[in-house]
Amino acid sequence: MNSTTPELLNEWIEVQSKLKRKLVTEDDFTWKLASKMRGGDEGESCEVLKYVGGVDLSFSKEEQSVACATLVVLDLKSLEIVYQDSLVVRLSVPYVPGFLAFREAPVLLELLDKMKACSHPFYPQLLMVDGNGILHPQGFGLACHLGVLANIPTIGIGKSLHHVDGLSKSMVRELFEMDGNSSQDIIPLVGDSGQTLGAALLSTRGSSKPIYVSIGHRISLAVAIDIVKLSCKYRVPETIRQADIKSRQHLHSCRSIH
DNA sequence: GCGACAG
DNA sequence: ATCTTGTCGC
Repeated sequence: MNSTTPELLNEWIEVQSKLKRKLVTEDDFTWKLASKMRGGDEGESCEVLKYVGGVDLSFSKEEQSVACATLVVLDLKSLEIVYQDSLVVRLSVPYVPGFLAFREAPVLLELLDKMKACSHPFYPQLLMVDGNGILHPQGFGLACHLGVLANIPTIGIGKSLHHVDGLSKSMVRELFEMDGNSSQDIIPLVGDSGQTLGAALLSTRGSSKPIYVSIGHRISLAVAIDIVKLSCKYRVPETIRQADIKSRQHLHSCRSIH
C-alpha cells in the first residue's frame, strides 16, 4: 500500500537540499504595500501589491487519488477574486509528512505556468500556499518548493502545527497565555536551534486556534505577517480560503456529470 | 521500540 | 485531505 521506498525518500531529500540552495529568505520584489506608503509616494510611479494568489487542493472522497487543484488571484484591497482556474488530476504520489511538495507542487506549477504562458495581467505578485514554508523538517516545505520552482514570492500558511525543531502545540499555547494580560495575537516560533521558523497568529478577534505563518521564498517574515493580516476576513487568509472553496466546488460539479 | 507526523 | 447543519456559547 505504501509505495514509498527509502531510496525514493533519499532522492526527495536530495531534491529538497538542492532546491534549498536557491531559496531567498529576504524581501526580493519591487512592489510595496499600499498601507505602508508615505504621503509623498502617491504621485510617484511605484508598484503597489495588488494581485495576491492562493492555491489549494481538494480531494474526492470516493476516488482518493483524484484531486482538484485551484489557483485564485485576489485584489488585496477588496479581497475579491479577479482570476480563478482549476485542474482535476489523478495523483500517483502519496502524502508523506515532510514531502507534501512532491505530491502537490506539480499540478500547482501547471496552473501558474498556464497563467504565465499567456502573460495574464493578473499573474500574482505574491502567492500564499496552504502548507508550510521554512517551518519544515528540512527547512523547505511546499511554499518554499513552489516559490523556488516558479520564482515567485511565497508565504506558507499552516492550519495545524508541524512539530519541528522542538516546537509543540502546548508550547505555543503557553506562549499565548503568557505575557500577563497583554494578550498578544502573534508569537514568534523559535525552535531549539534558535532559528525563528515562523509565527503563530490568532488572525481573528477572539479566536483561540492560531494559523502558522512561515516564509516561502523571496520575502521576510515581518512583511509576510503584514500581508497575511491584510488578507484575513476569517481565520484562514481569504486567498487560501477561496482556493479551498473553489476547488471543492469544482470537484463537486465534476462529480455531478458522472 | 514508541509516538508524532503540513495536506 | 475527505463529510457536514445546525447549534451551543461568549
